[in-house]
Amino acid sequence: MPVDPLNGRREVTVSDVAAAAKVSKATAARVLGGYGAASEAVRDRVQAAAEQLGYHPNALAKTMTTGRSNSIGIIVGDIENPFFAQATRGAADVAKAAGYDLILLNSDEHAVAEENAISVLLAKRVDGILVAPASTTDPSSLREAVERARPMVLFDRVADGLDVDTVVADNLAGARRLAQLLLDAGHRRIAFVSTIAHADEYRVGDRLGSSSVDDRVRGFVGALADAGVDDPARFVRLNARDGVPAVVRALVDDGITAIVASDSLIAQAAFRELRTLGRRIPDDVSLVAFDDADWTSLSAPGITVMAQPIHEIGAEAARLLIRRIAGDGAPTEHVVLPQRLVERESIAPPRS
Amino acid sequence: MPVDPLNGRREVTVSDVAAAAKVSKATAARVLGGYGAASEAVRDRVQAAAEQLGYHPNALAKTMTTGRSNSIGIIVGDIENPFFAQATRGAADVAKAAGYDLILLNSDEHAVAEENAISVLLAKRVDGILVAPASTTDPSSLREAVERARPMVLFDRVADGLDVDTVVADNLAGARRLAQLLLDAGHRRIAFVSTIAHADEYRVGDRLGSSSVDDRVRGFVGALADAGVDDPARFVRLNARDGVPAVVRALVDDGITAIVASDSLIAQAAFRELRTLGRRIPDDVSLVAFDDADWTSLSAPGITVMAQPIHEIGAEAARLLIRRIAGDGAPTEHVVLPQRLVERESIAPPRS
DNA sequence: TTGAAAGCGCTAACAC
DNA sequence: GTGTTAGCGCTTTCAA
Repeated sequence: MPVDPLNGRREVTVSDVAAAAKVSKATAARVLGGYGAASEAVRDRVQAAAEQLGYHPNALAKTMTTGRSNSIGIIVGDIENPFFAQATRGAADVAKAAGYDLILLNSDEHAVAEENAISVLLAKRVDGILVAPASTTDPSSLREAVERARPMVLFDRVADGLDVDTVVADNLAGARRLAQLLLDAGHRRIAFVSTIAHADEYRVGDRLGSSSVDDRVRGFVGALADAGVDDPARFVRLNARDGVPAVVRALVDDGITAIVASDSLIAQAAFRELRTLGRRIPDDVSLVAFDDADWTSLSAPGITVMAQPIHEIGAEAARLLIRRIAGDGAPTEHVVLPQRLVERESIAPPRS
Repeated sequence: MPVDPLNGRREVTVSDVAAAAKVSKATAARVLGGYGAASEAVRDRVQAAAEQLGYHPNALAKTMTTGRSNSIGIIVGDIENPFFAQATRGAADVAKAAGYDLILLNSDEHAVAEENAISVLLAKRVDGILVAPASTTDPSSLREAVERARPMVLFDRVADGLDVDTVVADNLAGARRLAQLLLDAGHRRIAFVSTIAHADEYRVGDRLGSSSVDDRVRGFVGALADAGVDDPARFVRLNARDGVPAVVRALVDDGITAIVASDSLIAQAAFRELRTLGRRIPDDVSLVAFDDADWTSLSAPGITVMAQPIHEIGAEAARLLIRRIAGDGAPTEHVVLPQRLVERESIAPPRS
């Protein structure tokens, strides 16, 4: 029953057009699909018939025979997070220009959701997958894609033991720079705050679940160590998932004089809590963060941040993916994009 | 040649599993697809074979025969705009729970891009389409979908002459409320600023390209008129696309004492320009806006805003769409969600 | 409960 | 330049 289950009507097919134009199905398909050759006369007849009948190609049928869907999947932590929204836009623009559409899935940074997402995308026969892996250290949820030899490009974070292209920002250098700024201002008791989950207190050598946070922490700790700060690892506060305010409170009680927020959302929570506590930025506490979010230039004071080329991260990832889809067999590429410091007014020398 | 063009390998199909399990293709398909009936023994054999061969369903082939793709298209102005990102997330969650995925397309508020998006989605045989129409007054780009009887639900704005479900916020009431707040504070020279394109100076009775902006303007003008303000339409500033700062400057020169920003991006630009001009909020100029964006509670002063249930707009639109896809033939529904006032510190009595 | 066969709408050989 | 014929991988009658 060749009827459309959605409305009981039947869509016009190549066969219909062929019949109306009195040519074979193959010929009609050739002019409609824009491949092969056809005489001027036939071409006109077919196009007229198509127009008249209201022919609309079925991309799915095409995919069935060509094996190419012209869609790529993108798995982000949460599209509501401005970081992912921007990266997605960057990817979407590149994809669109190359004739691809995006199937968007949120993982909420959970491996199971990520694995489901991969399955769905593979089942829908996307030509490739872009993903910000939920876990750098255990990317088993992504392995299926690799095993089934589907082109995949990771962005924002890398994944251990996965031989695929990656596009990330230079978080190590960025974190170093941010910490150095604080150190230069005279701070010694500087905290690094992240919501990332981690089993224990952070210790040098620990591997974090997100390579970008891992790089930031290492850059931070490295800078402090180089400056002669004793046991910098003790200033790293992870697991702040639901409790950035509480963490900030504890930090303030501990006499910390500066905070490095691992992302803009954490910085926001810290900013609010500091305000609630009546601590002034930067007089009482200095605050710096990653990502040049809107609010960081609208708040008083403006926040000094390490800006990431978010758009470009998404765009570059899409470019690499499309190259792979096209069959580029070059060795795996690991792109690291530079970050950019935006200095504002949230740093001052420590109080005491 | 049944090979995968992407990697030269061939995916395992129902036929392969059937052969290995020594049953017919139909039987294998029944157990693999989870429909029809099969004896325990056969079921086990098929599943074992599938497992062993590494069978993965081809959703496209399924769509070909069933006509259902389990994907829905969503067309937004720009996914980078927090409003659309949030609405998309709301829609994604509802869609996912019902087994649908989202194909995301940006229209940049252009009718041609919107029309292309519709074509692409229709070609990919999505089961339905969610769209924030680029134009309320000329939704011809959406007509194809309606004519082809594809379920479609509009969100954030309605479209003239299109008999489809819509989900919008109560912008008329929201704008009235915002204007009233300013009026109550003593303001009489209040401007409404929007980036929407409009041929001429705004005049009462004009129809704007976006129903939500149109409603906001009407609510604004209505409130001023009710308060006895003479010719309120002259306070409406449209076409601010690239020049919110310039518009704000002119407004200040004109002695305006309060500004209603049509959305959070405009409010942001206005906030910056006012700061640049050295005008203080709310002492020199009062400022209110739509959307409870992050920054409005982080800035100094905090901005009084009319919050929209953005998440819910997307979610509700998805719910309606899914109902239609399921074959609900109920009359077209037009959902209007209430807005919520969030009072902060950006309103004060006018200076003079 | 199981199987045979047809068909979804298209493209891809291959022949003429 | 055009037509014929097979499929792509699945679901769906219809019989047995």
